[in-house]
Amino acid sequence: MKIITVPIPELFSYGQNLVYLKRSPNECMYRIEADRIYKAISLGEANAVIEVSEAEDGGLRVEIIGGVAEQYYGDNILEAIEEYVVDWFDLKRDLSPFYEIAASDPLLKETVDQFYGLRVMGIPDLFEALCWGIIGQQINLAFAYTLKRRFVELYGRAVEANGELHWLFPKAEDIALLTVADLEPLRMSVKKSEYLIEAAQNIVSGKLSKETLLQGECLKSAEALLVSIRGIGPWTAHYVIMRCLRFPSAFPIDDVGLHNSIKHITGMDRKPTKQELLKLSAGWGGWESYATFYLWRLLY
DNA sequence: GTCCAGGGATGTG
DNA sequence: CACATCCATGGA
Repeated sequence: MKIITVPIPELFSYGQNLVYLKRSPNECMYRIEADRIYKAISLGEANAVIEVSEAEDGGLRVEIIGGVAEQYYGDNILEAIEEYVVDWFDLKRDLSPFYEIAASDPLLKETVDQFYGLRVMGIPDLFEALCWGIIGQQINLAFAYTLKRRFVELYGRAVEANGELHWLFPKAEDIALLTVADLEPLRMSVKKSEYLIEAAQNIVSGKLSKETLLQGECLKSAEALLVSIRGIGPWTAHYVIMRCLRFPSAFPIDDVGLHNSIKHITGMDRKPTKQELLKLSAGWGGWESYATFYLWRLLY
């Protein structure tokens, strides 16, 4: 048994992030029981199954409960796990500028109070983030979770710990070799199957990587590279930049969920137009992804 | 049967 | 660049 404690920043609420993580009972990339999160993570060659909970001092208690034999717990593994958790919960972000903006924003003012301490939870694995974006296009969330589960259970790998199975997301290397016929049992559109396979091929070929996308820390160039790939439009590009690359200025402005949130919070009888969205978000400068993430929370 | 869901591609002005 | 049109599939 090995335990590490990850310190948390100001303006962080474990409970709020937990509520977000619990949003679908059909989630297959982690399991939550008694406010503890169980997840298998891939660390290069090694895997680990971790249990995350709130430590008594408010930090995050991370226990390795499987996936890697104890004699292999080197400092590098422990560091990699801590890094993963820091990235996953976006713990390096100083939220105070966002809350300052939100305090005088009509859409965000009460929203940030309601979800105080919520972070944009990440999807650190680029291929997983891309697939989740592609799978989620133009279908309802419940069906998206079902498709993801089928995909993971068919082509991912399970790691056992304490008698439970924990799934690792399929690897791009494996998916790149498939044909659309191999994805037919998932019952998603043929186009989506093509997009998933092509995304995998672009990662395997090296055209697409987290390193390349982060180069220069330029949202515009990352967006341009993502959009150049078939099946990735502006929405998916910004979604990936938000959840995986973690630019706080990513802004999936075409998102139907965001439109519904704004319709709900303003009491409009219709969804906002693009012009209205631009006007309403004009003051979010640099924090669009946090604004979007908080507004999404109004939907469930 | 109808409508829509956390869009994308392609074509046109 | 802004817009129109077609596309694809399951669930409520």
